[in-house]
Order: sequence, then structure tokens, then C-alpha cells
Amino acid sequence: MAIFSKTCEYAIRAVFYISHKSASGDRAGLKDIAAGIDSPELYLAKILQDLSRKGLMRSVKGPHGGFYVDADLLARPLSDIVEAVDGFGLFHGCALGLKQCSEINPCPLHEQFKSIRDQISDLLHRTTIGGFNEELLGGLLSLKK
Amino acid sequence: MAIFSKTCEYAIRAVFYISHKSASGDRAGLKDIAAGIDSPELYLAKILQDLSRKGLMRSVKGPHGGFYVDADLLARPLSDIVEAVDGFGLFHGCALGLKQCSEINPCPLHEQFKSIRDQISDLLHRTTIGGFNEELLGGLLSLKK
DNA sequence: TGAATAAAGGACAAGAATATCCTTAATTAT
DNA sequence: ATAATTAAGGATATTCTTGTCCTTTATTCA
Repeated sequence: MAIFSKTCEYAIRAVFYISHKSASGDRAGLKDIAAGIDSPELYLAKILQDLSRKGLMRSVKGPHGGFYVDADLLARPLSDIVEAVDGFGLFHGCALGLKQCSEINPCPLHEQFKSIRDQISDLLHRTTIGGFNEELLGGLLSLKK
Repeated sequence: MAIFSKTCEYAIRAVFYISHKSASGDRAGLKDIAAGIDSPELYLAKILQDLSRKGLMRSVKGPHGGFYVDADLLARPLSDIVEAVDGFGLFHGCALGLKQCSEINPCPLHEQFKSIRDQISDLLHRTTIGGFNEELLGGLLSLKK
């Protein structure tokens, strides 16, 4: 198992890609993004449409159109993307899948995973969509391969 | 997304259930286990067969048969179960799904998730299959609901 | 030995996630 | 206005996970 769904992996990589293009004032077209993050183009289209509808992405149709994020979105936490795509399970669900697992009715792993989940949550709330733009522009970080 | 696959959730809960029965010298039948952890009986059968084949579980056919774990298995780490069912992805995979993500070719989340993955790995290696038997016998921990 | 019980194993079914296809709508440039 | 471009949207296809069914094999007990 991975931490995120494949859909969410594509979403995060695409958002980072679009973000660093936006930082240079460019919009990114679907083909460009799909090539830039090595994802299936038409599947990615669906993901970006979904993020667009949810207000986590902006787009313009027609020649020289494409996807971009504005300053407001650059500052949003990555957790917004993860929640929109994978929901709250990663932050709040029981590791063993129990619906009523809680402090007063804990599963065996409840205590230990509480800390893990909190750290993942903190990490994704602290990290912003635009937070890696310099490193991405400098080629220090990878979004494909 | 959850941390573990549904299959792995059932596997872990079943192993804990069987373990605490084994601690009392009992074997646990399929119906008993499925009821005890609230899982689909026939699907659970497949999971336990698989663990049996892999030597992570013992079973006896016929009347008064069932599943059990011996002292050797009681002491094995929970990571053995997770690896057998979900593979190594949770411990070693890239959060963004990149095949070649590494220290020298990192994805944007590489550094931060390294720590998270290490903690999950430590936790599952430190926790033994039989480690919650007293609490389970005392009804302090839940494997269903 | 024969009947009953319980896991093993193979095949199939349902559902969800992932991926593709094709048409429509919006925007730009000529 | 028209043609070209690009995202939006609906429908369908594929693959993987989850779940069920049915027959076979091993074991126990009478």
C-alpha cells in the first residue's frame, strides 16, 4: 500500500508542476503537465477538472490556455489537495478500519497511530502548494521518474 | 485512503484475535474469528489460507480444528503480517509514487516522509503479534465495531 | 469404517480505482 | 465570422480489490 491513492499522487505532482510554472507567469497545458509529471494525459485531465470545479485550480480554454494557480492558491496547504482527492481518512481514520475506534474504544494500534497520523496531518498542513517552487525551478526536486 | 488495504486490516485484526485465543490454549474457527472481528467470513478464509501458506499462521482441519499461532509466531513482529499482505510499499515507497525517488533524486516530499515511514516501520517492527493479548483478554481493546 | 466437521483451493462475481474515447463549450487569432 | 486550440463533460473500457460459491482434502469421533 501507498500513503496516497494513485489519483492523489498525480494530483499533488500536477499541482506542484503547475505551481512552479505559475510562479514564472506561465500557464501549463494538459500535454505539458502530463509529460512533466509522467502521468496518463486523459486521466490527469479528469483530476484537474475535478480540482478546478472545487476551486483548487484555475483554467483558461482556447489557444494559450491551460491551468494555473493564483497567489491565493499558492499559499494554500497541500492538505487541501489531499482532502479533496482522498478525503479525511488519512488524517482521521482508524488504522485497522474500525468505525468506532476512539480514545474510549481503542483498537490495539490506536495510541501509536494517533501520533503518526498527527504528524502526517501537520506535515501536509504546513506544506504549501507553492512551497517548492524555487527548488523545482532549480531542478533540485523531481516530479517524474 | 487508509494506511493499510482492507485485506491487511482484516489480517491484522484476525491475527490479534487468533493470538489472544491461542494464549488461552484455544484454537479459533473461521466463524468464530469472522464474528470476533466483524469481517466477511469467506473473504477472511482466503486471507488466513494465504497467511498459513506463508507460515505466518497454523491451522488444523476437522472437528475442533481451526487457526492458532505458536509461541514462535506470538513473538514475531506485526511487520511480518503487513509485508506479507501489503508488501514493502508502506516502508519503502515514494509518497508521490516515483520509482526512482531517493536521496539523490528526491521528490518534494521525500525528506519529510522519510521520517514518517521510518516511524511506521519502527512501530510495526516493535509491535509483536502477541503483544496485546492481556488487553484483549481483559476486553480493554477492540477488534470490531 | 463411516459420518460429520473444518480448512484448502479453484473459479467466479461485484465493486472501486484507474484509464481512454468522443463530443461539446469556451477562447484566441485570423 | 471562421478556424484553430484547449479545457469540460459524459460515456465506456480496463484492471485491481474485495467478496462469494462450490468442491476437495484432512481430521475427529462414534
